Amino acid sequence: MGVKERKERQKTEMREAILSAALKLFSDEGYDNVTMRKIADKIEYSVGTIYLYFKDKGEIFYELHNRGFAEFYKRQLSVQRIKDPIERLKAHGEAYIQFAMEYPEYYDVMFISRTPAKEIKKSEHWEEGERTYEILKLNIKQAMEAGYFKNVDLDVAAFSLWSFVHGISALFVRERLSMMPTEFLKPLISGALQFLGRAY
Amino acid sequence: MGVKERKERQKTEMREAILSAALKLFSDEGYDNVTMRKIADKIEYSVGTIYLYFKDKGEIFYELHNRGFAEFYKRQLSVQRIKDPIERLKAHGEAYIQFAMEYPEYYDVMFISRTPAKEIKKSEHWEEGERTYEILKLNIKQAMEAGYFKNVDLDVAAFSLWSFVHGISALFVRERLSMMPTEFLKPLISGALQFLGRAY
DNA sequence: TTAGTAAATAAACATCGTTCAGTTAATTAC
DNA sequence: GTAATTAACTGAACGATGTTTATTTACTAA
Repeated sequence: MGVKERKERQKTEMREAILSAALKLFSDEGYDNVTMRKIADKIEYSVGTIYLYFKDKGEIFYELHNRGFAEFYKRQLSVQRIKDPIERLKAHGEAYIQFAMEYPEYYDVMFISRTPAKEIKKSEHWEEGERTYEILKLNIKQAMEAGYFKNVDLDVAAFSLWSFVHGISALFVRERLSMMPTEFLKPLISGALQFLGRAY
Repeated sequence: MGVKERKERQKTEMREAILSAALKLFSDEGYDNVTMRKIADKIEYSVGTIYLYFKDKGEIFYELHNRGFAEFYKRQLSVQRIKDPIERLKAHGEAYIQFAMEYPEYYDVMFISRTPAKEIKKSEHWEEGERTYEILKLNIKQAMEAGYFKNVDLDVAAFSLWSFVHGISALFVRERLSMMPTEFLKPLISGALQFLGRAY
């Protein structure tokens, strides 16, 4: 009966196991320090098996890249229900940084890592990145209509806000904030977001 | 006579040739895609020769890392002669981003790349990074005394400004701004710096 | 039970960073 | 000027990497 269905299920389960192991390893040791054999060890299969589910190491990266963007986009959308445009913008920034801190491995893959091969560069899934940028611009525009961002170009404002939250996220993800005591980091970040708000 | 001197000279010349070839390759293809054999080919020596001048691949990286910070620090210092604290801060930010755009390979190695081995983490030469951070804080403090940054914590302000310029630099260096037409990038960046100035 | 198919393996390949025994060139000692 | 010593360099070799493959194992269907 459901033989085909079970096989299908097992196939996706195996893919999930590989992706999950790879994501954890990528996060702990970095893309280049993760070997296919390490992933194989972690899922307790031989190396060759992975190649039955993924073309190569880059495809594993690519899939994680896509999932990162999907989750990212979902979170960005979730703040859109906030009415006040300024509050919404703040929540937008917080959601951005929170995503980076919660899933540093995804954030890395999405916005920092050098893309292995050219496949990602102009890929379909960067569109999800552009879409979130459009949301940001929309939110800024509405803030403008509410009287904020006077005498500021929309593109400049969007670029500035993005750079700001990316800067924080990138420093955190690539561990350039080790001189900051962990307990001060959170207030520092929320302080920074508040500081940026003065420019609105 | 000057045999020792000549040998000394030749030794440093060889080191320079290796470093120069490595920097160009790192910049073009990324640290992990550069092989010792590629570097050897470029300087027209055998692989083994490189190991007479550098302990390993990481040491080449490390040396470039140090040089990046040295040049970086020099540039940061050079804006200190500007009297007006706000003008100085702006120049500071501009110098920061200009360094990143002029030497993306150095900036990468200094603030973005995952550090190979632990040697860099708490190394002596990160001090140069901390020193530039101290300069930034000093400049902000003087701007505060001149009446700016009212009701803002010094650490928050420093962190914010750094995150901001790093965000721009990192997006540029890791090519996440490819959707922005090149001719718009410069005005976008100077616009962003001006925008941030509204928060001072 | 058996033939056929899918899944998994282990061995092999080319290439990587690194090492080292051996070769060549330059310098010093006599 | 020749031999001995030192320095510079080479290229083959090692273990580990990503990937491919022939082969074995496990499951399915007749």
